[in-house]
Amino acid sequence: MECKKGETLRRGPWLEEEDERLVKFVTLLGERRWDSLAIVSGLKRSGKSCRLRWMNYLNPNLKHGPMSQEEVRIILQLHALWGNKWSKIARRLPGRTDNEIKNYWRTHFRKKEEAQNYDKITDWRGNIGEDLLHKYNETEITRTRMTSQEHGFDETVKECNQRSMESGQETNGSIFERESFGIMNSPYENRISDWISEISTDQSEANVSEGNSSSTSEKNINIASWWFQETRDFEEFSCSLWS
DNA sequence: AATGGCCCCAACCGCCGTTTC
DNA sequence: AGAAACGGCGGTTGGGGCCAT
Repeated sequence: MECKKGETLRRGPWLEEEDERLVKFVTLLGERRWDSLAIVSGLKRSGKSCRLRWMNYLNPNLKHGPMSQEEVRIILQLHALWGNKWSKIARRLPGRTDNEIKNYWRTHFRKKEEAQNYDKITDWRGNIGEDLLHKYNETEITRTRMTSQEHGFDETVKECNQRSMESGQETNGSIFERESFGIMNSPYENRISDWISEISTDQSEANVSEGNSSSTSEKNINIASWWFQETRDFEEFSCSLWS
């Protein structure tokens, strides 16, 4: 099964046989020189593809399964700090890959961003953005009621929004408030902005405790935990962020 | 039962910085 | 020093599975 030069490379989903072969050769040769490894192993894959398969799926240090509430919490914090620096965020979450975090974020938060953007491009009287927001709003509430506790953070945020709407606070508190999505900054942006300013001050204090931890990832998770202990409990934080 | 829409995630692409020769 | 190879990263795509109609 040797891969000759110029031979077309396989693409698409990996077969079990390919996985086994890749694991065997990574164990033998280590996680480097992926192009060479791809050739030596006889896998008809690019080095890049091999690396990706190992890093995102086969590596035994990876955690599979749904994100815990704690992990979601950390993702939210770090995304607010760093933006789409997925690999940077992934380094703070042992066992999770940048790809996984990226996918998670897009799946759970993209709709919020889209809802905001749609509204921004229409006149305040326009129906398009409003209808979309309304539709989004309703489906999210339904989803909140139906989904399990698997995605703890999502539930928390949505429940908070739902509660504020049900209590009639939408005119001055809901993230779906009309004024919230105008040309001016969204409440999300403002909140994130404020929060970043706040945490940048707090971070200097956090760095002090960082020095006492053993590994980098451990240190940073400690920082995240520390920060949340210093603020209110998480539910309150979520509500304040989105309202 | 068929179908269309949506969600989720693995895999790919293209770019760029770093390392090696 | 510079070119080529390599590796890392963020964005995007494609397809399978699930669910509502």
